[in-house]
This record gives sequence, C-alpha cells and structure tokens, in this order.
Amino acid sequence: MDDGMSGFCLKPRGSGGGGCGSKCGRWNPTTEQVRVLTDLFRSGLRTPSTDQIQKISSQLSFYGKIESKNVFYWFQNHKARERQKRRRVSVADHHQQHHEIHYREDHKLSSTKYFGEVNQVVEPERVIETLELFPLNSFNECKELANPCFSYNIGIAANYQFRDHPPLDLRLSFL
Amino acid sequence: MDDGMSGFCLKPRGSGGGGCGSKCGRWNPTTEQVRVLTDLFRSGLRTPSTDQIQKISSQLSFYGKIESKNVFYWFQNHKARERQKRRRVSVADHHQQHHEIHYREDHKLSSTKYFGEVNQVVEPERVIETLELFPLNSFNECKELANPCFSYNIGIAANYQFRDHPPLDLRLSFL
DNA sequence: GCAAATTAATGATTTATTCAAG
DNA sequence: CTTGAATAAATCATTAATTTGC
Repeated sequence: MDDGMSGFCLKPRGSGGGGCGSKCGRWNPTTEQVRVLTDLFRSGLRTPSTDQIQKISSQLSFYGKIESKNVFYWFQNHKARERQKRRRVSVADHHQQHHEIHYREDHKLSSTKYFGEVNQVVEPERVIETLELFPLNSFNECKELANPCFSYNIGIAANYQFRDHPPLDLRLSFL
Repeated sequence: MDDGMSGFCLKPRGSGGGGCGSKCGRWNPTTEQVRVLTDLFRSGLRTPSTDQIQKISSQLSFYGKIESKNVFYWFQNHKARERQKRRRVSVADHHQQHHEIHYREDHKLSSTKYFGEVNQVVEPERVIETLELFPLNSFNECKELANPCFSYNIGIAANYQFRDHPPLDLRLSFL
C-alpha cells in the first residue's frame, strides 16, 4: 500500500509561499520525505553541503512543503541522536555483557548465563522534549502506547508517570 | 480458548496431549503469562534487562513452563509487531507537535546564505547544543520510524555502507 | 459435533543496520 | 578499514483459530 499518497494531506501548500495554512508551527515531513532522508542517511550522508541541502530540499518539495533548513536540521538531529543513543548504550555497558541470541544451542546452555547481565539502557523521562524537537512525525509509535518510551526500571513506580492506565499490577512489583 | 485450568504446562492442544516434559515444541504462554507480559509492555517496558528478564521469567514460571529466552523473545516480537501495526495504520498521519523549534524565525533569511556557513563552520553545534539540553532519552521507540527498513523501490541499490561519502542511489543522483 | 484443511498469530532465527573502538 | 556490540527488520516455523464437509 502506498502510504505516500494519503500522507500527502500534510499541509496545504496552497497557502502561499511560506504560509502554512492553519499551523505555521514547524515542518511536518511526509512519509515520502522521511523515507528519502533516511535513505540518504543510510547511504552515508551525514553533513550535507549547502549545495546538497538545496538539491535535497528541492527534490523533496515535490512531496510537500519543505525548506532547506528543515533538511539541515533533520540531518543534524538524526546524526546526533544516533550517536547519543549509541553512547548511552555504551555507558550502560559498563559491566557489559551482551545478548547471545543464538538460541539454537541454547537448550544446552543456561539462559540465565546469557541473560546473565544484559543491561538495558536507562531511559530517563525526557519524552516530550525529545519528541518535540524531533522533526519527524515519529510520534505515532509512542503516542498510543500506554507509556510511550520508558523502557527501564518498572519497579520504581515513583519515576513513572502513568498516563492512562493504572499503576503496575502487584504482580509486577517484583521487578 | 484456553480454559486456564491446564495451567502448568503448555496448553494441551495439539499433539502430545499437552505433555511438555519430554518434547516441547515452542513455548506456549498461558493467559496469565500473557497478561503479565502485556501489562509490563503497556507500562512501558520494551527491552528488559537481563535482570528483569530473569525476574519476570521466575515469576511467570508460577503460571507454567517458561524460560528467560521466552521472555526475551516475547518482548522482541511484541515490540516489533506493535510497531509494525502502528506503522501500517499511521504511515500517512501527521502528528503535529506545537513546539517551536529552536530555529529562529528565519523565514526571511536566505537559506542559501544561511546554510552557506552553517555547514562548514559553527552552526551545526547549535543544534547539538539543543540536543544536549534535551537528551534524547526516549529515543528507542521513535527512531525506527524514521528509519524504515522496508523495501522501497529504491531497492537499496546503494546500500554499501559508505560512511564517508555517499554513493547515493538513483533517486539521489541529483546530488 | 468432529476432525481435516486452511488461515491467522506468534514464537524463534537469521540477517542487516548502526556507531564507535581498535 | 575492520571489528565489537547491540538491536531492529525480516524471515522461518509451529501452534491456535477458523472454516468446511460430512
């Protein structure tokens, strides 16, 4: 299914140059735009030159409203976040062990051993800020999940801001 | 549906009459186990640490046969499939977040001019600064959306992992 | 009602990325 | 440039749901 088509409803570009109709807040990339940008990133592009930025922007304008600065920021953000993410993982790895997910032979092995000390990255609750800064409409993923992006330490209920569901079941208190 | 009575072993469905002592095909979670796992997921747990996995597994063993790896896999799969589900549904959606990007109102500025120096000198760091002020802690869940690994018609023709200079695929040849 | 046949879910593996360290 | 570590995407495989004919 072509998602790009329906996604076209982004923002009316007919509002005239620069005008973004109802909401002038910020760039809201279409799926197609994100796709191309991601492809570029994955192809190795990290810090596009001015020329590249302009060309990219020009091409992407076919899919919807976009400016050069949007492209620039997208790359800056995407690059930085990839790095940050990795960095956090490494830090958390202090006493790192890793997942051995080749379980073919795991029947012989103690799962405990392999899971022995895989440590998950701590994820503080900066959800909102991050998402707001992130120019991609990746919020989808998080919004419906009861508690979007927390992935750590269920046990510390105090740190949890449950939005629309009850605190953890008593059964989960062991965590 | 599972009556819940059989409890301890795999559901007595299928071959073998529920005997899981000798030969267990694959883990077949009881409804209680699924319930707890789902609660955890809904609470935000995405990639449990080894420690958490062990505890979860331990607790869930009360309801029936289970191993750590089952918990590990369950979260992997559930996470991926939820994401998949969301993605299917909301590919085209736009989620407007009303937060002004730190980029100042430079609609008036010439992108060309602006970026003319941004790229090569100081500007990029402004973005990073901001990012550091707002550590992207909740990034896990969101990142992938911006990084869809689907088989785009782009074909990943240029998927050589060039880190330095992008070979760029057909669609990117305009660069 | 009941199994055989078919389809839908989902557990388990493999593959391909990413960044960064060596 | 190569490799380590981690993980998400894609895929394989098996079980449960369900449909169907009797």
